Amino acid sequence: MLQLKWIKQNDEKVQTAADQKGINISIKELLILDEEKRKLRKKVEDLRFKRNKLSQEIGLLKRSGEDGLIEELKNKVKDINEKLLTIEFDLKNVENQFDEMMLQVPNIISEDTPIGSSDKDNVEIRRVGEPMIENKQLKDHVALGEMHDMIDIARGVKTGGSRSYFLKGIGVLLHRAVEQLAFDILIKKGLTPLEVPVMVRTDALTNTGYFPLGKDQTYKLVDENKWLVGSSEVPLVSYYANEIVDVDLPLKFSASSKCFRSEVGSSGRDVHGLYRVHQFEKVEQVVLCKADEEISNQLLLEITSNAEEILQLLELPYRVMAVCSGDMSQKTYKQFDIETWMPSRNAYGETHSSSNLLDFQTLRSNIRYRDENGELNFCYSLNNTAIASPRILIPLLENHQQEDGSIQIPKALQKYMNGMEKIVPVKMKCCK
RNA sequence: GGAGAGGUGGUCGAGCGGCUUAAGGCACUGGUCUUGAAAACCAGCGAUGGGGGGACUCAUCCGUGGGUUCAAAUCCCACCCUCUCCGCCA
Repeated sequence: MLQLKWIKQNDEKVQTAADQKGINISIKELLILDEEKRKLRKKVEDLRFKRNKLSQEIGLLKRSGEDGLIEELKNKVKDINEKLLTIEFDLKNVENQFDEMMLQVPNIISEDTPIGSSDKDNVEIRRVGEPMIENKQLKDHVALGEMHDMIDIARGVKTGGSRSYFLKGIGVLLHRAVEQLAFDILIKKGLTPLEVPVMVRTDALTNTGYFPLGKDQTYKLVDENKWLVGSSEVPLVSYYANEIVDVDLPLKFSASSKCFRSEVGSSGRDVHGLYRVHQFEKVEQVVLCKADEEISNQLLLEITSNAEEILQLLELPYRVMAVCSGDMSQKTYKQFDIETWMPSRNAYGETHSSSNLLDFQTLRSNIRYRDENGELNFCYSLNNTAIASPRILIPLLENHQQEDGSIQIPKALQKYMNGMEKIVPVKMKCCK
């Protein structure tokens, strides 16, 4: 959410951002509603002023014992209240419409963001590592997972429905190893680790910008009237909701949590393997800082490079993309995605997403700080993936596979795998 | 799940139908005193929105939403949350 004052002064800029993000909203209409709201409110306030005055008079008369005039005054107030009733009703209506619309106003877009309509228009900024050349001998992660008895999608679907999976044996170790590696790196970088609630109230989702537009992506716990988060970004940002914080130094947090996404609207897409699943584990970084664009952009680079460092430790080829307007969400000001090479797709696939949201989330979440002059300001917030598994297992298994079917474990990961250097195929045990 | 207590500004906390325009303390800011600091004393100090060039001024805000009343932080109803005890439980 942007501040109304700011929207008024920059209505064209905001409208442009909406158009470029593909969000259907008319800022003009919003401002008309605001005008209407203010007019009605003025009327209500004037009437309330009169009522307050009369009521005070009644109080005074009562105390002095002069009861004579009281009935007359009471009737006057009753008249006012009757008028108020209809105007207040209209006001409420306009306010509701206005509030609903305000929740859909997008964040503006940074000047260096490429303009485009979909992920095809994202712009590559840099590549690190050499992609594996396509080779018929190569197996994809599903085949490798079966071969090593570490991924079982069929039984996952049998148990949990589409887009479900079991990890098994070494697969589980690997999954936990990449998480722990990422987590340790972030802690070393000074991020404070948190264990977070993944069942949250509606407010947390609205205030972090996931609702109302992303509602259909979110699982609801009907009886509890709570929701399952799709990212620990939600609880991490909400941690300081309605608080005044000290951001002389940026507040940096990380969490490792389960994430749940309904993936409504992507049926039929990425159905093969572990790419797009309903439940996964993600290590996330969230940063709160002063309302200073330079500082926040610096931090965006910092958290992005944290993610890159992890990919480098995993010895995976990747590229960094400047995400274009049409591929951005409502809340985003500036975004980098990291795509990791996935041999089975013969393409880079998105594994990380790094965003600067300015004060979009903190306005909704009401997270403020006092500046040098003692004035209250809204913080800026940023977030980025450190690692998300099992999606990262796709490039990890596929890029590190050897000709004999074994999988080389990157050095940095070995200590998290009890010193294991290589995964060798399990011998088929006679069990059927 | 059962019983009870409670939710008031940055924080603690009083108020429990009308001189509340939310007391008072703490914290914070400025000043006096002091070589400097502390202490003491004096002064200032909530948020949001509207009007005015401005000193100002008006409305709203006491967990949230309804209701009663001429008038609600205060009374009533529903919901949310916190704490204590009991029950259940990894």
